[in-house]
Amino acid sequence: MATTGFCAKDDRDMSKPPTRIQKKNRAAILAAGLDVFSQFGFRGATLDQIADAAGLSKPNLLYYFPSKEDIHQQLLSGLLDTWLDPLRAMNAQGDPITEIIAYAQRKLDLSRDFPRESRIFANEVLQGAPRLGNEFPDLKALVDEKAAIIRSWSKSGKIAYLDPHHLIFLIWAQTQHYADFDVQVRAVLGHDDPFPEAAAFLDHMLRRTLAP
Amino acid sequence: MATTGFCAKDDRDMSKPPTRIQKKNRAAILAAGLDVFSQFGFRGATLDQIADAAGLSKPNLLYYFPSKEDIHQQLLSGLLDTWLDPLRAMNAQGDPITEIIAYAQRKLDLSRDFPRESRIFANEVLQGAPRLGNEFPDLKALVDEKAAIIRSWSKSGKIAYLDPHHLIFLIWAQTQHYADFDVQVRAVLGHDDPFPEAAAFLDHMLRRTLAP
DNA sequence: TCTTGTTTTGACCAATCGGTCAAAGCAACG
DNA sequence: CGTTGCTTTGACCGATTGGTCAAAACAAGA
Repeated sequence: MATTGFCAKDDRDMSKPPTRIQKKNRAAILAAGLDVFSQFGFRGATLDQIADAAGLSKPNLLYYFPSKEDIHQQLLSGLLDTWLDPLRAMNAQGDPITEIIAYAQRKLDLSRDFPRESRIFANEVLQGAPRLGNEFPDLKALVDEKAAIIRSWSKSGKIAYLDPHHLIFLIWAQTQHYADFDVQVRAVLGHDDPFPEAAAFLDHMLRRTLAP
Repeated sequence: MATTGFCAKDDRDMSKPPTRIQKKNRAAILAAGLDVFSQFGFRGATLDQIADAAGLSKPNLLYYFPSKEDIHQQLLSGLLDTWLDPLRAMNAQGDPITEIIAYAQRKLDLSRDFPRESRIFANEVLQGAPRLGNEFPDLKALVDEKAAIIRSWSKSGKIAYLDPHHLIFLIWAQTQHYADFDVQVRAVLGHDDPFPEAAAFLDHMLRRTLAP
């Protein structure tokens, strides 16, 4: 069964390096998938919508990705890493309050710059994370590690004593809110860019919550 | 065209009062819809799923509600009111810090007791609130009113000076996080009931953020 | 030019979707 | 009992879903 050199099904890495046109179309499909999945969720999105948004025919789309599921999975797997990078960057050697606030601000930047990614993620978790559940152990490990750092900061009196896990939840919730509930935020505020105010508020809130 | 006395289509109020069996089945359908819609979103949910969960046949379901859209709308409209009641109850005459913290705790209670309702709402807003957009003006009016109260508290020095709108967002985000991202929260914490800790954390965080 | 392998597509498929309808089942009251 | 009106359902519909396939179009080197 000689595969055709470029095969989307199984051997994604080996065979030949992707041609220019393959790169372009795959990128276009992922971009389109990002748009559609983030707006309608997995079940709500249709291949026709995605193909349309990518400027391809549906069979052509399925020439590059074996299934709807696969496009979604591809997007998700790349996502979680990007999403956790700011937390990974939190440095045990740095100044505690600076480190935590910098983390929150980086997370807020992600919400501003990648709201669709945030919404795809939210959609997935909201539905019980059926296609993401196996990533949770890694997530827990990372969070536990950083929580330990925060706890040590508390114990050495550099920040107030508070539950580190819920502090992380606080940062997640507050920053993602501006991406996931964007429509509501804009409707309530009555203007367009809430992020400068949000950044100031986040800084104020964290500084006061963390002060020893 | 004499309607059959009980008509699900147009005249929902007049005609005769609903019989026992009508009440029971309508309630069962709404309960089933709550389950299914909150898990899969509007497009992701199917009438067969809802009918199954309600223990009825699909045509029978459509005898009580004219369409899938209608079930969803019925759920949503009842929702927003319940969801905003805690905010409405915030009293300008009370003690500022007590009032705000009590509001947050009531909101957290909603997340604990009605997580499916929270998820339906989240699902809707995430997708741009297509079936909810017309409720936003009322929402904005209420929030603006309460924001004015909070601002007056700030100006009289009873609480710190901070953007009242974003304070409300903070409370929304943080409390709803425990309902909407429930799976993630439990996976990260590694145990089952995060709400007692969440309540303590919320109290701590708000008390420090609000202190003048 | 011809050849070889990549890319694209129109036609099509089985399954499922939301929804309809006529007819059957049923309870209640005279 | 029979009638009346509420309740339930099996069969069915057109549209849409994710996905297939063989054939056509295309690009590129020899």
